Amino acid sequence: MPELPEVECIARSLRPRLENRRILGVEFRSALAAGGRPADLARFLAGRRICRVFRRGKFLLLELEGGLCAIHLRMTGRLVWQGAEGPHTRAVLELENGRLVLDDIRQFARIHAGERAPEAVSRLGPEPLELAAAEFRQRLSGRRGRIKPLLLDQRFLAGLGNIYADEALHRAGIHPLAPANRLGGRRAERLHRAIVDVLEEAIAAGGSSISDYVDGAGRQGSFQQRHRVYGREGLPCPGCGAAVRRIVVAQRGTWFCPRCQRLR
DNA sequence: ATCTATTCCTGGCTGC
DNA sequence: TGCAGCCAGGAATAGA
Repeated sequence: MPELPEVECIARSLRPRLENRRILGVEFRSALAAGGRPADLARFLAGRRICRVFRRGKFLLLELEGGLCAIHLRMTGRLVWQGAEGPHTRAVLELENGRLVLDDIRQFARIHAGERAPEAVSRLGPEPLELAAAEFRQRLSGRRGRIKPLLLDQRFLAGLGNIYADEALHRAGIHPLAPANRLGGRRAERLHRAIVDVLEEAIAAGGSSISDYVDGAGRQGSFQQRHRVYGREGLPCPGCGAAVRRIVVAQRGTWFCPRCQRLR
């Protein structure tokens, strides 16, 4: 599941291959991969130069001459430079220097393109790695809901998904069901620190490869080996040794340590 | 504002 | 071995 660190790694690996290159054409192998009519998207993208490759939340963004291409990989999407085409190939971007292949088993990934950013991108909350602790704390104070669903809300904070939300809460010693506005200054700051740390460590490790993730060069990440709670039901918490528990929060599997993350 | 349920999808797993 | 049924979940959406 590409979350912020994985998309960041994809952006970094694709940047030298894509920037200042022209898109010759785009082929959609599945109409579902296009956020709009495939023919319209292909017509819009063909012939445009990619000026800049960057990330916003979990979106990979290609700034074009006179437009923007926004790609969201959702659960099982992969974007690989010169990738081999296979039964799950959903789109191929042909560039002057090679091809970018979108593979996606479950077909949730979408490619958008237009003169301006799609609504979902403009609605995104702040970037966690650029947000000051005081600002984060301020944003938390206005929210009455539980902390985990809030961390997953892309309008509140852009880029966290199920893995890094659980890992950050564990590092901060905060129960996933804790009310956001009752964390208090100290714990809010600890959570901010935990989010920044886990994201930076994950980026440095090349992301988490659980089932499908690889970067733009086809390389797997290794951060899954350093997960402390995510997907580890029954295994010992690295902090205290208590068995990690799994509950369901907002329809998502949620892992936490019942001893380190008390609900008060 | 906040919650829940539903939809989209398919490989992989469970249980009979 | 075969197969039905369920599960995983990011985000949009509807409805409470």
